[in-house]
This record gives sequence, structure tokens and C-alpha cells, in this order.
Amino acid sequence: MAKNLLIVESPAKAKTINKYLGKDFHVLASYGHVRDLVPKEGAVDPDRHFQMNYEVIDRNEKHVDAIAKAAKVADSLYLATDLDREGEAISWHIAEILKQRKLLEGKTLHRVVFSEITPRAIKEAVAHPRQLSMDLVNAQQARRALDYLVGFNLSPVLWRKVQRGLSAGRVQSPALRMIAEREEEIEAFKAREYWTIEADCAHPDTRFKARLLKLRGKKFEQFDLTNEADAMAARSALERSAQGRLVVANIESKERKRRPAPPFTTSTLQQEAARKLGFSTSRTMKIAQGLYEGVALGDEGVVGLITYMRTDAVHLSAEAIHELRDVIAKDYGPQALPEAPHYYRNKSKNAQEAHEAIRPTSALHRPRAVAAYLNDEQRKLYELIWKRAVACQMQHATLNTVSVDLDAGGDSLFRASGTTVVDPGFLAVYEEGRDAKNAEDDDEGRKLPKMEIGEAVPLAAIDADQHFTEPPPRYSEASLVKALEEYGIGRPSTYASIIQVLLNREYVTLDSRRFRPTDVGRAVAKFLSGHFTQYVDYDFTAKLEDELDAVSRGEEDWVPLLEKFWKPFKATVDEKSETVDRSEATGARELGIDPKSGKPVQVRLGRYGPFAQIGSKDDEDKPTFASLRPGQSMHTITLAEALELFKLPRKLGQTDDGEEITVGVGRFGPFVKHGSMYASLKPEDDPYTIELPRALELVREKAELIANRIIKDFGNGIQVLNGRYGPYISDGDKNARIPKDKEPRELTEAECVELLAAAPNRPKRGGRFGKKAPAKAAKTARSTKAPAADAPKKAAVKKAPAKKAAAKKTAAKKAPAKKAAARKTAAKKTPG
DNA sequence: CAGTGAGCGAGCTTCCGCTTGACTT
Repeated sequence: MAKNLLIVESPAKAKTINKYLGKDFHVLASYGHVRDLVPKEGAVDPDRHFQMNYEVIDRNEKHVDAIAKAAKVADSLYLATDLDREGEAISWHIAEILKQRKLLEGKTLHRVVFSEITPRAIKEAVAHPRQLSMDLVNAQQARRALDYLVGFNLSPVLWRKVQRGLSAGRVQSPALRMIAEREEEIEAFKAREYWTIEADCAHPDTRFKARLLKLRGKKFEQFDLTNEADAMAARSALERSAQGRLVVANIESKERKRRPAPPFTTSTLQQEAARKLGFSTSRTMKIAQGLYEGVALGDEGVVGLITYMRTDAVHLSAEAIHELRDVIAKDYGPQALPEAPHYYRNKSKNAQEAHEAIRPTSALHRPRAVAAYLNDEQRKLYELIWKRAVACQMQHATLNTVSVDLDAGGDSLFRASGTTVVDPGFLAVYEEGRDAKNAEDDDEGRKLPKMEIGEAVPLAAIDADQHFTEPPPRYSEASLVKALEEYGIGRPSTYASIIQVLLNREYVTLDSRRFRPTDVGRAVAKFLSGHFTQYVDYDFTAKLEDELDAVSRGEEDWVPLLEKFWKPFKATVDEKSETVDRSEATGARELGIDPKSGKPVQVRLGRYGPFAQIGSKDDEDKPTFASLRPGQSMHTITLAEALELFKLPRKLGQTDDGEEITVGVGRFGPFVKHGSMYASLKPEDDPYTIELPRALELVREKAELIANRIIKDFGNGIQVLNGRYGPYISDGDKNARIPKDKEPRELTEAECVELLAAAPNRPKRGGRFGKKAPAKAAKTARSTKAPAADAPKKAAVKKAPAKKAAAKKTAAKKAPAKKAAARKTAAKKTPG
């Protein structure tokens, strides 16, 4: 048995390191954190020096046990978790657990760290162990406690003031704020008209266009021409003074270098994969995880193709640079190889740099060579990572920009620019994508004809074009991640899940891959930034990081740090809970007066979302209510649109048997009702205009569906049914899958009873509390165990209803037609 | 599963950051 036990966080890492260290070492993975605060109230006690109540994370219990078992027979323990704050804490927690289980007696415990997975780095680390840094651990505990205190105190305020089940946190709330504030900017934006003037030059060699640079002795600026009359006048004047030609007044040629982008971090990988491959952040991470864990490469066996994908570091190991340079010289020639390697340093302040940048584990695994073993998405992502890493060590590109000034007479000038590549350098392999095009991009690759000063260039036409400034764009997943990283909010391992939280809470929706805040999202963002300003400030995390750094350097103590935060925070929570009015917090609006009743019309945010209301609860007769339609927002709805909502339900007519047919909008969208049967409208149907024949058709379809749903009915509640995922058995309470080799139609009652008994227990719906999916259920499910073994049943019972409801919610949401986005078309450029 | 929204107040929700698998109605 191995004498030494070494613990790392990731099992893939454990596998690799095992190979490097040989027989004397047994390498195990902790699978991330092993202990965490109990996920309920009172996990941190501010009254008792912020004492923290930890427990082993359920899903990692088996890994902890494996570590404990191996520790028992080992002589020495090496805790080799990541070298950052979180990694130090994991090591400490493992040590604490082992101490509690009395497994450390008579053993030596070492802390070792490395920031790259190479044989050299690992051996070096093992040769130079150190002790656990309690300062670093305490910095982590402070971070953990603060996040808990913010989240578990702010969220309940939202439950009381806005809506049940909502959440707030140090990271998610500023992220939401960004999206909500961008929406306000867009709504407040007033498009400005401006005109550009271009000369269309008919040079005998090449036709080209030139932008107006100077008009009647004055430098031409964006808003110098803001209406058609002025633009036309300017154009005519230019036409008159130019007299059919422009004279070359000046030629400037400038050479400049372009340097390759640094190798990928999590954030830049997510951005570039979105730009170039159209991947979502979670897609990118999933594919990268697969490449990291390993791919079967024929004779070579299973090989991890990339280094760790959750990193904020841009540095590369010496070995990696060496190999990249070899490949560059071999594949692209010695002139593509700079004399010295390029070293990159991190710009983001909160970087913890526990890993290398994301790179191929070996540059020798060229994309073309491994392509056969990868699926489509893996191939694309690997190629991107490989090229970026190779390019970052290549020669810079040399570009030449030629600018020609053309005199139009009357002290007016046009300028044409063209940029050509003198030496492509790294551009031969890879160039980073861009989010927004600018004028310079248009010039790129454009080659102007050879001209000389004094030469007259024939003028084909002078064009004046109308433009409108455009509002700032809504955030995409990638641009949100970029913004978060710039503020130091969130970590590489959480970028994708932050987005998931905002979506799960229904704070935002993705529309054409851009974030739009919902009414609830806007209400929460506004409430928090208005009443808890400093805690959802974009700089809150950065300031916290400074303090945590001081703690980790041993200059400050973590308890006073928390004390300093907690007192004013708690006071604010208490005060706001008392004083803030609920309808103010939810952003209620008065729209005007209903002409029919003379009563005021309001939009408010209720338990089930935004709704319009005519009259108030103090009136003699009760107010009437109507939910807003999908796509409508309480921030933008008009009185007329709101009144329209009250036209439902409509009576369409009667069937022969005297049953009434009505159409209305319910929780699950527009529907036709016939007796007690409801049939959903299709996306192309409009509840306001639908007529009787179409409604009857929908009713008939629904009846048919119900008839076909039942494959077999045994009369005792047990049925064989047709569902979304194919046929299944149900006793009304519990469902069972049908084995592949069984024909559903031929199942006997006894077989069904047996299958139902064998099926896993599924509790009934969680009733009215099942509306939202807790982020945790989707993400970590910490409180859930397999119902087997010693797990308390309660945990499983708790989780399932929420998950079920969440699935339904999304399914129901797909049904209504997407509102066609009305877009302005004329705008081409934005100022600044 | 299908028209709720106030208020009464059972019991309930919620954070961030480390890591990988599990499985539908």
C-alpha cells in the first residue's frame, strides 16, 4: 500500500498526477468543497463571533469516506488542493474532518501547492511542503459567512416586499442590476438623426469611397448634419466646389503592429465561443469539461486534451511555451516565431491564478489529428483553444495603413483609408472576434489604388446617408460575463451558474440570445439599488476583496471585518423591513382613468405576476383584475393596452347541446373553454379575434387527444397512457416506465402493478409552493440524497415537486407566440 | 393545471464557490 496520500480537488487531475508520482503515492480527489454551512437559518451566528455551523456536503460524503479510509493506512498526507483561498479552505476542512475522526494521530500532514500540472511542478511542490495558512482559510470563511449573511437576510426582505421565493446575493444582485439598468437606458434612449457624406471615387484602377473629413474649413463631426435639408445643401455645395473630381492633397502611410490576444481564461473562452461558435456559456463549459476529462484517441488511449477550464490566469507553463514554439517553428516556419516567448500577465485584480490559462495539454495534438475522435462541438472548441494558444506565442502581425486626403475645393476634404497586411504573423492562425464593428474594421483588407499628390481622381458621386444613433445593446451571456469579470464579480466556476440563477428566478429572459429583465427582475433590481445601495454596488465585491486580501496576508482579523459589515447591514435590513411600502417596492403604476367606469386603472405586481386593476379595494364594488400578457411589461404598458385586457373572457357562442364556448387567458396562456374542458390556443391564434369555428376545431382536437391518451384502462385507477416521453403506466399517484421489450397494449393488470411497485417513489405535487425552481435544485441539490441507504426521506420529498413544477413552467412558456421584435432599421452607427 | 391579486398567517423560500454525475411524464 502507498505510504503517501495526496488530495486534489478534481478527479481528472488526480488521475494525471498519479501517473507523475508513481507507486509511493495514492492520489484521491475531494470533488470540490467537502463541507459547507448548513443550508438554513442560523448557520452563521453574528452574536457569537460569527461562529459557523458546517456539515459534510451530502453528495461528497462518499469521497470524504474514501479519503478517510485511505488516510487510515497512509503515513503522510499531502493536501494539494488549489493554491487559492477556496483551495486552502478545502484542505483545512479535510484536515478538520480527519482530526475529528482521529485519523491524523502519528501522521504527518503537509500542504503542497502548484499552479500547473506538469511533472516538474508536482515534484517540486511535494519536495517543498508548507503548513496550512489559517490566514487564507479565515479569509475564505469571512467570504463564505458574508455571502451567507447577505443572501439569507436580503432574500427574506424580498419575500415580504416583492414576491415569495425570490433571492438576492452579493453576486446575482449586481448582475441583475446591470441587466435592469441597461433596459432603463434603452427605454430612455432618444435616437438622434445624423448624416454622413461619402465621395464615390472612380479611380481608373480601383473604385473606392472616401469619408468627409473637413467641411468648409471645419472638421466634420458626427452631429454637424442632423436633417435632410442641411445634408442636401452640404452635398450640393461639395458637388459644386469639386467639379467632378477630387485632388490628392496628402498621402500618409503608417505601419503598426498588432499583438495576439492572451491565451484563454474561462471568461474569454466563453465570450469567444459565443462570438465564433454561437455556444451558450453553459454549453461551452460542458464541452470543455469533456475535453479536460479526456477523449479516447485510438492507440494513445484516453487523453485529457485541454488544461483546466475554470481559471482566471493567462500564464502558461514553461513546458507548454516550449512545445508551442516547437510547433510554430515546424508548422508555420521560423519567421513566425518571435525571438523570445510572449509572457502574459493578468489584468483583472481579483484573479486568484490557481491554474494555468486554458491551453491544449500538448500542442502536438493538432486539431486535424484529433478531429476524428471528437464530436462536432468538441472539435470546434478544441480548435479554438488550440489556435488561440498557438497564436499567442507567434510573431505579431504588421499592418500598413494608407490614408489619402482628397481636396474637394471650398476648403473641404475627404479621406480614404485602406489597411493591408504586410506580415500576417499570428493572424495566419487566429484572430480574436469582435463584439462591435467600427470604421477601422471597414478599412481592413481594403487596398487603395496607387495615387500621387496633385493627382485628380474622377468623382462618380457624392452620397449623403441618413443614420440614427442606436441605444446600447442588451447584454448577451458573453457580454454579461465580460462585465462581471471586469468588476471582479463572480468567479470562473460560477459565471455560467449566475446566468442560470437569474433565469431560474425568472428575473430575466433570453430573447434572441439577449437578456431582458422581467417585471419581477426590474422590481427587485430597483428595490435593492434604492434601499440597499451599497450592498448591490458594482464595487462592493472589489472592496470586499481588498479586505479579504488583508486578512489573508495576516494584517487584519476576519471577525472585526465581518462585524464592521454586519452592524450597519442588519440595521438597514430591519429598517427597510419596517418602512418600505409594498406597492412602492413592486413598482406599481397609475395608468389613467377607465372611461367606462370612471375608476383609476393601475398596474401592479401580484403573487402571480404583473396584472392590471380597475378600481381599488376600498371601492364599494370589488375591483376587477386582468393579468398582463406574455411580452407585456408593467413598465411600458399603456392605458389603452391595459383596457384591452379586460375584454376577456369572451363568449363565442353555444354548441348544439347548449354548452357555452368562451375564450380567456389563464395561468397557462390563452384557452378555449367548453363545459369543463379547456383547450389551449395555438401560437397563431389570438384570443381577442378568434372566432367560433376555429374554437370548435381546437375543442375537437383536444377531445381527440384525451381519447388517445388512454391506451388501456383497468378500471381500478391503473392506466396505460400516452405521454410526452412515450407510453407509461400510472395509478394516478405514481408513474412507471414500460420496459423496451413490452408492447404497451398487451400489458396485463398484474404486470402493471408489478412495474408500478418497482418504480421509484415519487411524491405528489407540492401544491402552491411548487411554482419556482430553486436554483439549488438545478445546480447542486445538496440536500438531496438517493432515497436508498440512510438518507432521510424528507430531503427527496422536498426537492421533487419544485423540479417537476419547473419543467412544466418552461414547457408552458414555449406555447405563446413570440412577440415580433419591432426594430429600427435605419441606424448604422453609434456615437462614441 | 385554467380568472388568483386584500388579509388572516400554518409552513415555506434564500447565499457563493469548489467539483462531477443523474434521468424525465
